[in-house]
Amino acid sequence: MARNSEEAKDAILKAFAWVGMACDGDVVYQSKRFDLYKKYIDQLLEEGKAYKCYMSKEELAALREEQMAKKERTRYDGRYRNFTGTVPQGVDPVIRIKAPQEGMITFEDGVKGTINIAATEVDDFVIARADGAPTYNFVVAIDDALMGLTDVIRGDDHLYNTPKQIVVYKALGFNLPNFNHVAMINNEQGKKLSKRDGATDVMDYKTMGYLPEALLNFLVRLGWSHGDQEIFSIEEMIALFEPKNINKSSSNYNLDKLLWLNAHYIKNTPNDELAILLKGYGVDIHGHDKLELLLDATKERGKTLVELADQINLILATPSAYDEKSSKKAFKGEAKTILADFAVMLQNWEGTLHLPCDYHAVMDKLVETKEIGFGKIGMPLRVSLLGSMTGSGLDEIMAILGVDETVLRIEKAIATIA
RNA sequence: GGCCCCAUCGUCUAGCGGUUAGGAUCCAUGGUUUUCAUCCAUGUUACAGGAGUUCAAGUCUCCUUGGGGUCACCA
Repeated sequence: MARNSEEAKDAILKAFAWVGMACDGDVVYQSKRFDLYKKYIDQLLEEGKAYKCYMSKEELAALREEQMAKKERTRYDGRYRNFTGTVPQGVDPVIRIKAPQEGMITFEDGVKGTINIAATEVDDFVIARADGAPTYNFVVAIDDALMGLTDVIRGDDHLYNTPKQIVVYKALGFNLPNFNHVAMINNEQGKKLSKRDGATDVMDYKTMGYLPEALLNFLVRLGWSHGDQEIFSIEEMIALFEPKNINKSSSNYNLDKLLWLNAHYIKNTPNDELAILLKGYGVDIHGHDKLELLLDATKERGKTLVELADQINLILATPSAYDEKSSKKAFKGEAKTILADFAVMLQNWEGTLHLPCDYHAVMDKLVETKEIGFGKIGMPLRVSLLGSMTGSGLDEIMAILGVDETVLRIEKAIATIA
């Protein structure tokens, strides 16, 4: 943990900042509070609530094996709990806490309801290692209590740590916080999420082109709902979210829905904000005079910022090649002459062409005078401008490019037609 | 294996004893569009199984089955 701890801290804080979570107070390092934990350990020792255990690791392993052979639950047998004999030489003792030996450890979980765990399920667990370093369940309880934590919300996998931590809270006389254990999120196959499932770091979602609002909205609806509402602003989440109506069962990660939400949030993000975000994806259109037009023409088409960036680049860059299938279909028959005529018309009308509708009027005129279908000009023009048969509206693209670039692309395309 | 938790469309979910079991996503079809996408409309698909309790059970109880979690001198 000492290794790269600064780096790790920064990464966590950065992720918090990205999703818009604020944190107060300074970062507290457990490794720098050993004296404090030591004080509590000594206190428990003195009060007889904890004791030294001289069992060696080998002995412990042997005990465990024996229990496993008998198909019993593996647990420490408490042999040093009330030890009065002479202590073994050459063994640095660990400190174990005295957990209740009978009855139930009961707590009210905010999402799961009442949880009853037999005291026999919790053994006298180690609170300080042989080298004196305190253990997780011990320090967590102390930190939480000292920081005045009122609500613990954590993953399901910590449910079994709770009775242990309660033992610590009680031994030290601290007030119990509210515990809430949220079920796990599984991958799309319903299995435990692992590194192979893609993102392991919150910031991976940023690099994949997701908006933090979309991620948050996606996550909040996993295991939680508010009637039929699907879209939640951060303010709404804060106002409406209650741990008690989180589902008890685990849910599956669903990429389609995340993508759908992300597309929704992209469509609803103002263009100037999108332009700033896009800088992180290799597209700098900040000073572009057709910025609004460019984003209006593309934002409906990109499910992620990465896709949106691709869409923009597709329009901005002169196609270096034409999709084979598309060109075969589009560049046939009279396509060549139609394109040439269209280019001439554009040049003739150049001074009057500004808005998408102006360009549309030229297309209308061409279709009318040549008595052809819209597709006759639409298809070849599209392939000329974008290199493929799909993409944004032609009139918008031309308005963004301007007459010169449009004509250039048309001429380039004509040159490839046999 | 012991202990704990869970179980409604493929997926996310609504439902809190009486509903034609609702919404979203996905998929399919149709419409809009010069293309794709968007958008709109329509459609397919679910109460894991079995016993009870009750006039009435997706909803309550029990069992079975199936999932998940956890059993460290890790965090």
